[in-house]
Amino acid sequence: MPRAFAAGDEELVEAEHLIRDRMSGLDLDLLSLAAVSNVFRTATAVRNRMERDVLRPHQLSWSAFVVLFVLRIWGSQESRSLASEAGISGGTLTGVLDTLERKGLAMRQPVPADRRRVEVALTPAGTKVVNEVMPAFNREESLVTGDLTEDETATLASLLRRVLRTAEDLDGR
Amino acid sequence: MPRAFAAGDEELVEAEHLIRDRMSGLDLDLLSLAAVSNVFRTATAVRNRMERDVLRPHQLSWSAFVVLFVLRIWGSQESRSLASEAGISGGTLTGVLDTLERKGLAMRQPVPADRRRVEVALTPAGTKVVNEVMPAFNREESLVTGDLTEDETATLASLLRRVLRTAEDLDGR
DNA sequence: GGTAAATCGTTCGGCCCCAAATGTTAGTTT
DNA sequence: AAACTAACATTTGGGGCCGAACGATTTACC
Repeated sequence: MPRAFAAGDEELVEAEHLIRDRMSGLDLDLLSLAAVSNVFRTATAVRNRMERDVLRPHQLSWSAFVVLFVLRIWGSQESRSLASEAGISGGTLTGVLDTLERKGLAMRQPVPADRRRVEVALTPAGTKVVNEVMPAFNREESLVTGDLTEDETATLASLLRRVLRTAEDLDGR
Repeated sequence: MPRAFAAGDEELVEAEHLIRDRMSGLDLDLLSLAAVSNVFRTATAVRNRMERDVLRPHQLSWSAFVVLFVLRIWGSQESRSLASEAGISGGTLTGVLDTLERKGLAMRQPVPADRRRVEVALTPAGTKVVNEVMPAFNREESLVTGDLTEDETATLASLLRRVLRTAEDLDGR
């Protein structure tokens, strides 16, 4: 979303006026527009920082790290649940796993009981990478929320959780 | 980020315990972790909804729509500022503009004063598309924030703005 | 005024991303 | 047991995404 949504309150109001002017007659809900726009802008900005400062030095893509992280926390699992946990499609997971296997960070294993399915596990090297990257990742998270009090950080997490849940409920889940 | 961060408070606490257990000794800031994770998860969930329900019927990618939107609100401008406003790299913008020109929604024009630069403008068809998509987009924004009061929506926007600003300041801007 | 440095948009390589189509395997029905 | 049907991971095609390298142009310096 456009950068003017991002800056201080003055600029935000300016952007709203601009939109109101250029979009007159479209009857927009500017309050929701500002909130959701800021979700996107914040996610992009923080993710770009993470990728550049934390992930790139380890030659890891965002999705590759998320997959490693899920495996580290929730343990070995089959492709289907792994894709769901990581928030990517099955087709994408295939490619990500190809990359991770090539780097020796994860491995596919056949499921004897059902030859359609595949179990995915972390290699020792993969475990080592997550253990190194995770704290650096978390340091960035602390940094970008550094301007918020603990209460505010908790409030932010809670409000986002409610938006997320609403979106998921709308998708019928 | 893993889905367990997303659900109700009980599950969130459960996920934190899980992380604390599996990552013991790593000294993580779980408050920041939860807040930033929810930013990513919310952005992904809402964006997936938007792309599926609003953008796909119009054959538009996310970035393509953002570019059209920026041009609609801020007017014709040169590639460099357009890429910055849309939050994508110059190389990506070239591809997006190729697509938009092929569909007749945007056009490149030479800048007489400087033959390196290119001015990008909306075509009438492009203007029409933004005018159609924007209200549908905003309806989705209202929907997903529907569980929040107006005050809470404003608080969410404000907290995110502070995180965003912190991230941008850290990048030195 | 001629060379060096900075600044454009574009191209390229590698990866990610999704939806739809594919091929294989397992379960269900008759 | 044969024929559907459903459930897998993978492949395919069209885009998007970035950083780095590139060629063309403009500006700054000497």
